[in-house]
Amino acid sequence: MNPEEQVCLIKKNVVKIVKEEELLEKIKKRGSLRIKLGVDPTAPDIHLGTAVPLLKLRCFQDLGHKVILVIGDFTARIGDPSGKMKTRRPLSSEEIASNAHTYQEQVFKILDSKKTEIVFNSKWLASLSFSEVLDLASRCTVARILERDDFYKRYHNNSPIGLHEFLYPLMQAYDSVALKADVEIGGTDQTFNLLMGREMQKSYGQSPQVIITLPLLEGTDGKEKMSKSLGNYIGINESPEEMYGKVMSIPDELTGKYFRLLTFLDEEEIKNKEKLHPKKAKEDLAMEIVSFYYGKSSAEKAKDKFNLIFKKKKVPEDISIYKTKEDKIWIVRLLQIVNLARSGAEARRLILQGGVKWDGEKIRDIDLEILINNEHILQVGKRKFMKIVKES
RNA sequence: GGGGAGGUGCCAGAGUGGCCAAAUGGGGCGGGCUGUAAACCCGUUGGCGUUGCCUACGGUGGUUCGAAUCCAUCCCUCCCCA
Repeated sequence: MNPEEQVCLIKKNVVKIVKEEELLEKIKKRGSLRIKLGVDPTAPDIHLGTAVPLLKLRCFQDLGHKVILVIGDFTARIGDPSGKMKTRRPLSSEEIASNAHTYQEQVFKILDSKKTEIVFNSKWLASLSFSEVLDLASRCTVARILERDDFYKRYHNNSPIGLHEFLYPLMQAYDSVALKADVEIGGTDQTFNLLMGREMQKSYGQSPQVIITLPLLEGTDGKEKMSKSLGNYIGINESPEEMYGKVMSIPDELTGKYFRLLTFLDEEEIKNKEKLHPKKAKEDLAMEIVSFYYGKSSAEKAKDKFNLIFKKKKVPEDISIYKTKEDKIWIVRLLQIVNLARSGAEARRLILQGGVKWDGEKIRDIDLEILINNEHILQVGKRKFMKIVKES
């Protein structure tokens, strides 16, 4: 594909490219570029939010470029302050190693392993001497660092900022120097760090990387950026059923954005989807996404199951089974035993609020002693089921 | 080094001797409605076989019939001055 066409494809659904001319120039000059993405091994599981830049990388790979995935094992000791209002807890080296491992296992669901190089930034960062760190730090000013929105806010909110946090952008920038990256991509929240990479490369006499920022994907709550810590994420390792259901739970307004950032449909097809009934559009979206990770037949099954539970309000087939020898048990206790309630008080609450069903019948009495004959279905809320079986 | 302000439930944030298991908002959970786990509305949100008891407002000790609230001390954070 010629360079102009490539840029056109790369540009799709990005927020900003600094600078587009440079990108075109680099492709013309070098043909195959080194595309960098830094990942933080703080949360091990890849979710659809992290999939956004990965899909963009995939696009680069399909155009013949080389992807360098930087696992920030060293920077994880600080934790990226981007968008954070507090200092992060530093991870232990065991946690980092195990997270990085999980990450690598999952990343090739999206990336082409043949065109990917995985590197750990401890390789060059860990051995820097204090004087080298000083030299690096001298290339940036405090004012420049404080310009950053999140630092600025924290500073003016009188909330603490660890001095080491100031070093984070410099370290990430140094990664680009060490790797001689041609392009670095990241979410819009990474803009500052990415730009710092450009400046550092210039300062070290390299040709500055092109930076590409991508939109941040809101999580299932529709408000906050998708992240594991907020619990609004859809993990790419989750079961097809979970994934399908979670996609169905995003606010309707997000359907278009999800299509654009997470599927391979072109703009025209997406526009057509947006004309459909919002429920239908979202079903199609869920199908697209689940099919990408698990294949079409699994996606179909997930869809059927979803409809079974929510549309027809039936009990799904494959639910967990709890076996007991008791023939009589207090309902509050039972809910705790099978983990459908965290405490007796919660179990009572659920019952009083009408959230507990035994064989389809709502239970209202918190003192109820339930009789167990052979097989029963215990249900809490709309989607939590447990099969209770009498063991003889 | 000196002076000042703070640390409250999952989070944010009120409360400044008993009426406080602690206002309010967010989140979570449950219900209703529906087209879905959208949106909206309502309820609920420490534990305990529960008209009562236990544990909890940074840690420890104390004052008091009674402390999130007062005192001492320790830890942590922020601001101003140097």
